[in-house]
Amino acid sequence: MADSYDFRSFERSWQERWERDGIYRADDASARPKYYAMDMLPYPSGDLHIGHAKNYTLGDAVARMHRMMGYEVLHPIGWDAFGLPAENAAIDRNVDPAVWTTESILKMRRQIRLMGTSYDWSREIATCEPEYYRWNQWLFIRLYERGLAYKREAPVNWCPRDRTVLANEQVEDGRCWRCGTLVERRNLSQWFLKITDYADRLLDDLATLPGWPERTKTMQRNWIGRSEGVAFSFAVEGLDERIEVFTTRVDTVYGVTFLAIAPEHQVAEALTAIVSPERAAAMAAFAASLKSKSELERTSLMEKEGIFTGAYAIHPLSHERVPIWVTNYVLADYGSGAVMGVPAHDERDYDFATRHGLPVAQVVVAPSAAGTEAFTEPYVDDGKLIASGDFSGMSSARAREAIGERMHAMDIGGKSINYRLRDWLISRQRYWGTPIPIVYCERCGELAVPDSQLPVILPPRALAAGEGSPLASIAEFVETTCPKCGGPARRETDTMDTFFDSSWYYLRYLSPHDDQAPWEAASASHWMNVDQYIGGAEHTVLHLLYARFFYKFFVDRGWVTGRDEPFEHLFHQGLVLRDGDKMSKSRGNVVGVDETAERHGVDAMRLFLLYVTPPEDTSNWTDDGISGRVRLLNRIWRACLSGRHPELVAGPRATPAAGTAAEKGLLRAVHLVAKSALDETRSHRFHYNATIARIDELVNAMTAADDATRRSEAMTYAVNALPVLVAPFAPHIAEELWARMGHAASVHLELYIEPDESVLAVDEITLVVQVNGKVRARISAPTGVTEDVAMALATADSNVRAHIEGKEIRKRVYVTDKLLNLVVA
RNA sequence: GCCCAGAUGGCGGAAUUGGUAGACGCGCUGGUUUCAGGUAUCAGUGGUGGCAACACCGUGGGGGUUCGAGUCCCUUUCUGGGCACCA
Repeated sequence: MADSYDFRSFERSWQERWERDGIYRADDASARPKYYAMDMLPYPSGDLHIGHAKNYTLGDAVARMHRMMGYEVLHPIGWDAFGLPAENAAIDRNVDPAVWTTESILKMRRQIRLMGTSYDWSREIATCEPEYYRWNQWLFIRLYERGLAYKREAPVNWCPRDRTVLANEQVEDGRCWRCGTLVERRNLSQWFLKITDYADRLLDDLATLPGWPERTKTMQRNWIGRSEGVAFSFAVEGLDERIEVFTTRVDTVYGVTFLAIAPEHQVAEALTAIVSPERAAAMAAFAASLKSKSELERTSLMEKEGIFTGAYAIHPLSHERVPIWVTNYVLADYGSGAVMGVPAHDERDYDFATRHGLPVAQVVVAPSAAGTEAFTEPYVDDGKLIASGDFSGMSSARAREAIGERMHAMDIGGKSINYRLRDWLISRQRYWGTPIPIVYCERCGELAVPDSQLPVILPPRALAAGEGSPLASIAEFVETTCPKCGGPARRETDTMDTFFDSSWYYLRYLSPHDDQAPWEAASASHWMNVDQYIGGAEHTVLHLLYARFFYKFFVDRGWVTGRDEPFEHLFHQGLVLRDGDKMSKSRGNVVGVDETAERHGVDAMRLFLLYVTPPEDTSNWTDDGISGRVRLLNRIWRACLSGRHPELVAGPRATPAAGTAAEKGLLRAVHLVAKSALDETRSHRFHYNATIARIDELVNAMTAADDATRRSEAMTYAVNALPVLVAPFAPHIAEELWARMGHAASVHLELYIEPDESVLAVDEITLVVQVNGKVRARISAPTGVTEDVAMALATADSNVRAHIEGKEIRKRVYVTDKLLNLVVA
């Protein structure tokens, strides 16, 4: 007598059994082809919500599918454990961030295990452990040795609330990405990584990543923002300095009516010496008024302001005098911090010029223009040059070449490329992160900590609510000896941006306990690159760009062999909403994993998350929705153990021959599930919602079978196939049923069913008969009927006859096994 | 403002290269079973008309290509996401 489906009686015990038997452990020495399936490592916030669950369920299904497809799968997990939330929570509660983090990890680890995920826990890592972050330091020193890590004073983004600097990528809409506070500009001496050295490769190699979503690649391209143009310089009247400008539109150079420079431009200061004291004072006041503004106020929200310096530059081609203005709309840190003002052909210059009464000189007209049209608005397209000296009459494209060459010949400029991408600012004035392994010696200067002295241990519990690096207040940490001369020295007190940690963690999984190197070269060459990476879209220009940069550096050093892209296929899963709203603690509408698992079971939760929506879409959690999946699990249970199959023994793995049409239909339903699952996996679409719908259909067919079919070999086959088909999505019920059928080994070690075309084929099709494109009949016919036979069948149908009666058939369209369309008039 | 993605029943969503629109599920309606059943079971369920057979309409709106359009082209509206003085 079969009992009813009771997930509580077996879900937990199977999880323990899998862990004990180590069936998900990845074997470095396996002869099977490797598959590296990785989920973005979670930040240990302490509570797993259904959004995490969606991500891990998808990643787990992908990993399990590949295991059952015969791959040796590496599916690791770890903790992105450094960072501000832990530090802030720790300050609020007056506990050690390490303690808070450890507790959070404990809670989340339990919940992730509870989901029946097939992670290889023997490779678990946490980035806050010295065994991990010592390699951050080691890698930093390697970058430092190559000049790719450097310290310099620069205007940087400062979050006054988090009291630390931020990378450009961490400023969204002029606000801190974490707390939303308006970001300020400050001049500080900070550590940078020279990601700009890799700008071209980071841009160009996106073309080698067909497995990445197009929008992600587009966003990275925009972020890198490569633009090609000409850089050239203007002489300044009465000053032995030149002002360099960058432009993509050198063809408009004869339209320059002013020069616009950023207030921070070094020439601005030099000019104060040659202009009147009143002008110099005005410039200083203007610069000061901008300095107090946030970056957001300074850019998109403000009108274009500026003041005339009183000085003039000399146009290098026309030799005319051009007034120099200090403006708020020129960015100090893009290009050269100075812009040639061409109001006739640039919207921004036009705005500025009309506001400040500067002249407008038109030098490009539409190719079809007579040249006599009145000027009404800036003409920003390419066209034909006028009033441009020798270059008049040329097309914009030709003029760009010719003028660039002329400038090059005059030795005042030439072709140039600019990037929007800036170097990555990694210093943080916070405690809970990796100490930057640098010491400052009074005699020897700035030095890297020798490898033998790594790790530089983060001292326990140094929390400070004030400004500046918390580590600076710990004398035992700061005071050290110089590794070179042995004299007194001070340690760097900034810590690293946690995105440093996550830029290479996928390599640490390969040899997580290695204390000689961050990873073993042989393991890296075997497992890399990551075949499938799954995680949220919010990291598009942060983590995913930094990781690519690091990996290219590693490949350049020869530390990993092969391709210099770390992630072959990338998948962004969508969010989970609750009844259309974002889940949040303040709303009180968070769906927890614990409650859901307790109430409906883990398998039901997993099936629901995979089934509601294609994985990349936003899914909506409703309490009703999951009941359909609970019902399916009940039906699967009964379809296998209903007592209609008295002998629950391991059945045939080979597809039996089908007798009746019903038996054939059953076998076909089995193979349709397999086909869907494999297609979705191999195409990297992962629309398992469609696969699960096929499982519904299979179970419907099994349940609806008549007595004869029920006793057939086809049914025995279907009963034995069902746990295998379901295993990647609902692993617990699959294992329980499999065991009850008498199989000794885990269902998760089985190979997936390979669909067979002959089983999928149907004998009979529904022939659609259309008259003038409208369906008039659906006729059952054997596969492969000829057009003549189809025609005979169609004309025998009374409804079709009624529509063609007395009319001439002008055209006939026949699609074999699909449709016949009769065009009548 | 610019770039990208999308819009299909009451709801979530299916639909190889253009070829049966609405698979599968939720919800709903009615029946069965049960002392009972928020997890049983059977049937129905895009709209309008009709007892029915059927007919007409129908994939955000408008236009086009085609024997045939959710799918391709043009245009437009709305929604979501990204970028936003980058010279």
